[in-house]
Amino acid sequence: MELFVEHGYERTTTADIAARAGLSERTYFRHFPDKREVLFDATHALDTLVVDGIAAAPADAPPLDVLAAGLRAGAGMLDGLGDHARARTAVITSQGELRERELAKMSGLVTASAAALVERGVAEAPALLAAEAGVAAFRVAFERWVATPGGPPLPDVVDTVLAELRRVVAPA
Amino acid sequence: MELFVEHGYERTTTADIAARAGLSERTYFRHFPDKREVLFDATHALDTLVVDGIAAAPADAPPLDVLAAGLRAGAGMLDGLGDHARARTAVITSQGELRERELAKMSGLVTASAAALVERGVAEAPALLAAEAGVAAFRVAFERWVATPGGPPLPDVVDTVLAELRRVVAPA
DNA sequence: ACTACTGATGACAGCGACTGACATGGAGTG
DNA sequence: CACTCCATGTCAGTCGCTGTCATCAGTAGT
Repeated sequence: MELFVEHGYERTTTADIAARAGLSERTYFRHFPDKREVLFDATHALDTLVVDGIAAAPADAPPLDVLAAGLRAGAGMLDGLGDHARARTAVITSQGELRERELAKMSGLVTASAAALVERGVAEAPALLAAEAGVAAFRVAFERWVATPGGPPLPDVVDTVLAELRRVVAPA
Repeated sequence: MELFVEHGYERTTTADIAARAGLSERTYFRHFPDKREVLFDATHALDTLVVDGIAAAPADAPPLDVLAAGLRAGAGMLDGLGDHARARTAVITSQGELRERELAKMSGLVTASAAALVERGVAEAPALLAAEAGVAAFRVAFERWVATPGGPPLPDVVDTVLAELRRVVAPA
């Protein structure tokens, strides 16, 4: 992050990153599969928080409510990390390959969430659709939260956006 | 596509692709920004079909219905191209970077659709949410359609999935 | 017809991301 | 004290991608 913020992502080589960590470039690639992945270390933690939150939700709740509980749990992880999140987001949005990787991570969250819903007995089709819609809402909420420092905490924004989503997608 | 199907994406070099086209590798990179992009030539056409479909929808329809019309229009483009779509999808799903690029293209469709909705007077927030949800449904529909040769045409699958989405996201 | 000018291409050199192979060294184990 | 791991370093090589310069149409202008 220091290097990326100071010199920009593209102008930072993997050799630079490794040197800053006091390691060789080869060793960097033993810890991360590629240059992008250093910025996406925490996403696995988010996934497990959401999945656990889904598993812990009340048994009789409808799928999207269950997912909402999971997403709130995941959102809680970012409490107080607003500044870091903003810096990281600035780096990511500055570079196409990084934006793609971020989308891929969100797609992984969709898959994990859908699987967690299926685990609870939700049928595959609605599980996938709920996961897609819910994670999309999470992404939108995250963008808003990052764009408004000093605003409401992320879990609240997630709730707000989910409510908006329900209104927009309401059956005719 | 011939090279990718025959030897696999990773084992095909950009020099191979250029040679098959009777050009130099350098010239390949004058036509496409990177190796992945050869497989995503048609996505721009899909975008414009959807955007035009949105613009042409009845004036008083709610946002998600408008988007549905656009997505149906876009889906029509793939009529009769099931075999090609399957081959292409097989290549894309076989490779991480290609899946990422596909997600990026879908994200571009979200942005374009949301902008087209805003153009019609929809407020930004609901436009973005409708676009996210609608395109997610389109993606799910596309997956289903590709997985079931001989099944219903894509526009119908899109309608089906959108209806399912409405049910799943229905306000409590 | 002669002369620009333009636009697509080729040729070449070079950088940086990534990988395979082998060597080294230090921590633990018998 | 050997022996075995496991993390790391080193080195060479491939491939995606870019900058630069030359070539060579075709086209326009005079």
